[in-house]
Amino acid sequence: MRIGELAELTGTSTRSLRYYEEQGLLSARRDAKGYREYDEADLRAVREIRSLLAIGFGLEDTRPFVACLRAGGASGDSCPDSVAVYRRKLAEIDDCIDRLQAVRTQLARSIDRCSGERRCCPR
Amino acid sequence: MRIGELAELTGTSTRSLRYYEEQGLLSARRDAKGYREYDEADLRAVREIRSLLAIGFGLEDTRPFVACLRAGGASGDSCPDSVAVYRRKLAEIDDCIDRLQAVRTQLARSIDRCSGERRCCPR
DNA sequence: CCTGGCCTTGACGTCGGTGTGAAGGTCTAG
DNA sequence: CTAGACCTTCACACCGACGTCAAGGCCAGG
Repeated sequence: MRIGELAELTGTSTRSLRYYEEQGLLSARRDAKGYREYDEADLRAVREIRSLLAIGFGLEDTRPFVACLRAGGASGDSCPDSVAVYRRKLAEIDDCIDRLQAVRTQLARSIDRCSGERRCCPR
Repeated sequence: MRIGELAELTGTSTRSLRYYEEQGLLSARRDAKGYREYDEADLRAVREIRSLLAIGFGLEDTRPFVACLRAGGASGDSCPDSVAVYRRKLAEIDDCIDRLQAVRTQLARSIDRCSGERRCCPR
């Protein structure tokens, strides 16, 4: 299939697909006219990339998943490198949640304090 | 005081202070040499800005807090507009935490599944 | 022949909060 | 006189994942 079709099938844009290729995540064959030609493996790769991006992964993080698929993995996360990224991301997310929780607590306290005190909104 | 001193007192850079001014958060008087001249009120304002930025607020979000201080508020959050931002931010943070929790759960499941199955890392 | 729909490459714009550097003015100490 | 420590404005660089436009090739249908 060509780039427009792949974009539509994966709910993305041709710009993004070219960008993924530029970043070395995709490698398309070319037909006689110089058009990019994709197959089912590429379709799976792009779907993998999109689902990872959707949950907050960076493009770099998707690399091992795509490599895993290309190496014949049943799914993108069927390889140790992918699982390593999972673990790293999990740790990052935990950190992020912790920080947000701390801020949340502080914020909630500030709001409570403000609505509890008359002095909070002078004039 | 001048910009270098204010920057040092607030743990920021002269560049940032000029940027805050450019964004209309600060307004400095000028001395005969054209140098910016700051007072205690400015110091408080910058401290307010920095502490809000530090917990993930955008510069725009700090605007009501600075205005509140300038209007004579005991603290930057002593005004209804500031509290409104608090509430909005709290909601945003809650959304963010929820999304992260969902991703975290999904991720943890993926890791469990992968380490549980032998088939997970073929070859 | 012309229109329109697909494709190509190349390159600039976006967002926010800075870092960094150029090119210059002003003052002080040695 | 000079070095250096302040200050000024202007303006480009950064990050990431694209959007968007320009300028052009290729092909089918009317």
